[in-house]
Amino acid sequence: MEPSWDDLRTVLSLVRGASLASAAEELGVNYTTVARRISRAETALDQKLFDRLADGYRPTEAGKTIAEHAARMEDHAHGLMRQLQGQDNTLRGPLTITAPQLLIAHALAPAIDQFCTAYPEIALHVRATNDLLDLNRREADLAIRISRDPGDSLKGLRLTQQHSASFATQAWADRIADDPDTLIDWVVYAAYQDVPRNVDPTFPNHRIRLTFDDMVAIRAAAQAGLGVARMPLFLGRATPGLVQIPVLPPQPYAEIWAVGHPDVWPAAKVTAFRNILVPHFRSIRDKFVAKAA
Amino acid sequence: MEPSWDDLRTVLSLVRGASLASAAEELGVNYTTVARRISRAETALDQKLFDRLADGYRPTEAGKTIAEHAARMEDHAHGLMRQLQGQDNTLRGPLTITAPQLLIAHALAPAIDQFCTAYPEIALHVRATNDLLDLNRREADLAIRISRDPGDSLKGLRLTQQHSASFATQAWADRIADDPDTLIDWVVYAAYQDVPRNVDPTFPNHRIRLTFDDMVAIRAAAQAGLGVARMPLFLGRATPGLVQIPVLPPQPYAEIWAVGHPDVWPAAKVTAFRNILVPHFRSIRDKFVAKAA
DNA sequence: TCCATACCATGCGATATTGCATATTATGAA
DNA sequence: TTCATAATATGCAATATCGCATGGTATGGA
Repeated sequence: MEPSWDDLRTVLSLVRGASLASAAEELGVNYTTVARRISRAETALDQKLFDRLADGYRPTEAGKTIAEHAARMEDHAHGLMRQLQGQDNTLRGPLTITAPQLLIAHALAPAIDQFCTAYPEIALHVRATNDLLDLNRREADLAIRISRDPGDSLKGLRLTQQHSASFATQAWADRIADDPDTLIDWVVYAAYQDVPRNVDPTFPNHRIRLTFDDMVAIRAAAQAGLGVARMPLFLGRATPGLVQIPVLPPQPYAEIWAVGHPDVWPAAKVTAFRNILVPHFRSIRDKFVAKAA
Repeated sequence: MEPSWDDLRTVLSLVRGASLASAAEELGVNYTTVARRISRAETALDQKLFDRLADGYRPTEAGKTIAEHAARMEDHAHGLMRQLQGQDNTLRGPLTITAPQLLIAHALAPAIDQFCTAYPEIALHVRATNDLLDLNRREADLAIRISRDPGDSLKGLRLTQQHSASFATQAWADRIADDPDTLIDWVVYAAYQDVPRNVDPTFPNHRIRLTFDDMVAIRAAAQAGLGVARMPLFLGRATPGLVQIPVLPPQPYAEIWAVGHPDVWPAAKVTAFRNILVPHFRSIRDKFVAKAA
């Protein structure tokens, strides 16, 4: 007897998740179902695929072998779904996009609104996250990303350039204006761990006061007066309580791209979304870049 | 909604078989089940996968796309099953071998008997056919073939060389002995369509009387006295009513090989079978080759 | 024309699968 | 020790799936 393909897939999920509950969640079934499918596969193959331990299921060699091949099968299943979607020329049904929360809040919302109105039959799902979702696995159909280039083997469309600058409360702005030599507290990304390069030499004294791994937190800290933060123009300008200060002159920041998998790119729904995105970003370009001097 | 992997597999079978009944047979289910799985997949994808015609189901572009990817998934499923089998070091359960009918009847039967006795827990299945079964698709685990080399990307083990010669009834033998110039009727393979090369020039007159596409038929024709046939020594010698005649001197014929897929080759059951096959063929080598002059 | 054949569609009862509720066990922190 | 947590197992009822039987339709040959 050979196990069914769905049972092979279940083995894959269980090897990945290492527990019935985790695999069940991934598959969208009850965890008892996972347990029974595994038993069924073991019976069909007449060999043990997992050791039942107190802290979960640990795959045997045979279980690992199945998982490896099932992962390839899954690749093809994903490729299939992408290709079907790319061929889909209807303007109804589900469409998933992803973008960073802050970009949605300050730049994307009107475009999303316009899209929903224009295509009421499309069920738009927006995943607001800074995580780079896996477009191969169809975690999203189109991603709006802040990065230097589309990367990978993905298709990309540049929506706009943007600049960053320094922002702080009015109190900080006044203090720095009064005394350029004052010690300037910075609130920065943990990833950088240093004061931005290219600060205006007029302001010689800096220190890192706080680091965060999230821009929302940095902005909140700046709003609370904890220091100066470098952020994209669109964000600083739109944040109440923050004003742009001359410590860091406006300078190029990572661009904003729409990226998608080449298979999915030509789909009617994806194209329709891009066709709203492009003029929208053209119309709000001034939010992102400093005026030419 | 995404279709289940088993439903994708069902689409593949239906694209291949072009009718519910054919797909159902391939999958080992009732044909109504196939129809319902297709409907389910179409609902899940919200698009038609087949046109229902009077003479069967014809796939749409989407249906074909699914079939292409599902075929890749199937390749991996086969690869998986082969690999699992290759890792299997038990001596119980199913084992499928294939060999030409005539070879089984005249040379292999004792080895098969010996194997079944030695490994009673192995459920041996013998597919007696001249068709080259697809070892990639696990139509057999080990094949015994008459050919020049294992071919493809398969593993091979040469079991014996063999010779062919000319055989006919005693009446023909007498007639040719009396008059070497007599017109000799040949019964030959359709594929060759000509008298064998290397006939002894002592016998100058030949004609093709009959062609067949099957050795069993050729042998029967020769037994019935319809003419002279070239066949492997082991076959001619074992056929009642036929005697070897000097028209065609013994000469090299295609060798006998055990061939298998490299993945499956190391499996305990397959190895066990080979380990019986090799000494068996060594012990019956005289059936296959002419005595050294 | 008529019949045999090879398809597909659908209703119904049998069966297999699934989810829920509950029981059980090991682990680690208070 | 005791309790909370996170795992796996299992009985039972709901549900989905399946196979069978029946009916319908087009095709091709007698």
